[in-house]
Amino acid sequence: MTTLVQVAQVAGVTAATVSNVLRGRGKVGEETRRRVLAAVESLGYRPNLMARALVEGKPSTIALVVSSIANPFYPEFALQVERAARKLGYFLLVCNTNDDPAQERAYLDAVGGALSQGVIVMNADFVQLKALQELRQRGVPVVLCMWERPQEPPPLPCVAVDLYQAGVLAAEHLLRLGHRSLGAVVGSEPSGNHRWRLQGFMDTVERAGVELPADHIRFGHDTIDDGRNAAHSLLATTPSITAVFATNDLPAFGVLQAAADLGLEVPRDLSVVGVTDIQMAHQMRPALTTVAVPTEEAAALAVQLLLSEITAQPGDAAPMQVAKAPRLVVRSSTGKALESRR
Amino acid sequence: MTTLVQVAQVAGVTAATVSNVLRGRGKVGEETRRRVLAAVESLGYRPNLMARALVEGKPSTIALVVSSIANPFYPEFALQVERAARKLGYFLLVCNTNDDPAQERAYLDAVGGALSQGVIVMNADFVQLKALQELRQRGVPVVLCMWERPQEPPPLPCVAVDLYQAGVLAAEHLLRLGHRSLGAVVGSEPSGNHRWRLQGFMDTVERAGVELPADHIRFGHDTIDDGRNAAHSLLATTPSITAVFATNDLPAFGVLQAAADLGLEVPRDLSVVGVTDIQMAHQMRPALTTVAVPTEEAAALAVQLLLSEITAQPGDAAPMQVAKAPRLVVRSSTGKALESRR
DNA sequence: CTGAAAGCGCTAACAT
DNA sequence: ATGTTAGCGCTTTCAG
Repeated sequence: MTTLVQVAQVAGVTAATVSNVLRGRGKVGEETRRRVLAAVESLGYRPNLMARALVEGKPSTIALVVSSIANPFYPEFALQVERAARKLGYFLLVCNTNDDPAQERAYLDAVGGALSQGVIVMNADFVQLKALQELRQRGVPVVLCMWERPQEPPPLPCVAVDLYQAGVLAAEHLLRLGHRSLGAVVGSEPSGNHRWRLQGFMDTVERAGVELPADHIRFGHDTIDDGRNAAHSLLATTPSITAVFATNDLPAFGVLQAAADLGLEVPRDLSVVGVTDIQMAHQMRPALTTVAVPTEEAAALAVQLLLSEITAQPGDAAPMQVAKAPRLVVRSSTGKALESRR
Repeated sequence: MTTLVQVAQVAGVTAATVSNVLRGRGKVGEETRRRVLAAVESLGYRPNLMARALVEGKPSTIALVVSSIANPFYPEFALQVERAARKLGYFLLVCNTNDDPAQERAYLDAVGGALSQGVIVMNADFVQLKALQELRQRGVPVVLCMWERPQEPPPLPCVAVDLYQAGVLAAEHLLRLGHRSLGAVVGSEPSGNHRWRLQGFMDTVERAGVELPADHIRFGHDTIDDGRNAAHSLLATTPSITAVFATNDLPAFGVLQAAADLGLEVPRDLSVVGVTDIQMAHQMRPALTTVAVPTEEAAALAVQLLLSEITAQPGDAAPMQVAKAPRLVVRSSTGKALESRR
């Protein structure tokens, strides 16, 4: 491995000078600069970013902690974060916790222990706010991303998207289409992070004077499989349902599958609406009607907020950035309600 | 940020001793160890991995370079690599090049410049073998993963999967079902990395005495959209086709969509087979028949090979690990050929 | 058993 | 315009 000193020797100068020409700092003679550059080139020198980070006290990476990279939303989000980070000269360390608290701790210790300059943690059903607060108190810049309820901020810097509103939009859409027998498939525990989406849906439905019995609501994980199972069970017990709100796109796909399994035609026999608008949403057949979340904006805000946290004082209050509201994207999985199917 | 020295002061010992108790090296008195641990705990000390990397000459990260994290195969693969890496005490740096050569170079310079201990590069249509060889000559451990043709190894350490064989399996399956009017949708340029998959398919078909005219083969990118477009064009010019081989799952999904768009029922009117078996393959309706690639094994081999490269001499020959052969997974997108549709 | 000292590769004053 | 010096946080001989 080539070092600064070796380059300096070849160029017949000192390490400081090489550093100067490479960083564009200080004054360096034209002739010297040429010699240095030539030496760099011939030796194939590349600066050791670790060493640089050490002396500067600032590594050139930021970390993104996600619960499961297998969930297609995260790669899409990671891509945006990576873009935003790169634009600012950072590399992205992707840490996958697999929903395992121990693994999450290990990663936080490592990245908090100076592997990266700060960490963006994706909000998920199980995120350990306490551990994150501790980390922040220890001086590690932390940003929680995708907090779902701007009105009730967490005790951490965060970027929020109003997903209560997503539930509202989904409900309004379904009601507008004439649906009165509704079901909901929730991609988290009842007290989990999708609760506000559900609440928005329920409040809106109720305000319209439409009943939504408790057994029309099924809870599970944010996966296709859980969505499909929930839908099977839901449609078995209550076949009269004409429209289903899934709190996320993945469970929505599951509902679509269940419909296919049961020989129901979407949207004629059953309307389905999801939340997020991941890539696959418009690639499914039928294409999924969903409430789109401003992923790109949220990613950019998260990086931006993290950078401002880096210069902030540990004692400062936890700031919150709110991304723009989600918006309904109507595709082919929703349609006018006929009379109820039975 | 808490440092070793601060811990040492609190514990009334010297940094070396703290290091010793933390790493389990050297002999430390029971009493001292207790005091040190207490100090670590109370200060919330976490070792600075950068500093450690610097002195040890070995960072605790390895890098994975992918061309597009938006392609769902990569996250799935990344997940496996991350698991394998973590098991060996490494963190995973995910580098997304977006198919941009400049960005690829920037990443390779950075990770080669000691941000990580080595790099796994995913084979893609455009990978710059030359740049990678240079990097390797400079002493950076590099392994290329998912080389498609074990019989013609690249000039780099690599893990290979015989994807010529994938084409063979797909062809055999379709022929066995009685299909004689075939089409192919290729997810790369004619000279690109999917060429061997196609070759395997073509050779097998030809051996069976079945014609596959050149205009039954369409080339494009490895995306759903390109697959759909290709299929539309293919089925428009040659509606008699009863089965399509897509060289990857993503284009296969595109073919499925095109079929839906055209009102064709799969598999009654059209059979479709893909390659890879990504998650979505079994979650589509109809579920996709595909040739499964041993992703997990390949990921494990890649990490393993990288680690052995780390201790290898720069002059050593480029080793190759061959993962087990792909295997056919029959689902609902393929069926018996009726007579041709027209 | 524990401390002192050197040094990883680099940058940032401060000298010259 | 270039060199000298010190030190980032840690590990590792080598003494005591």
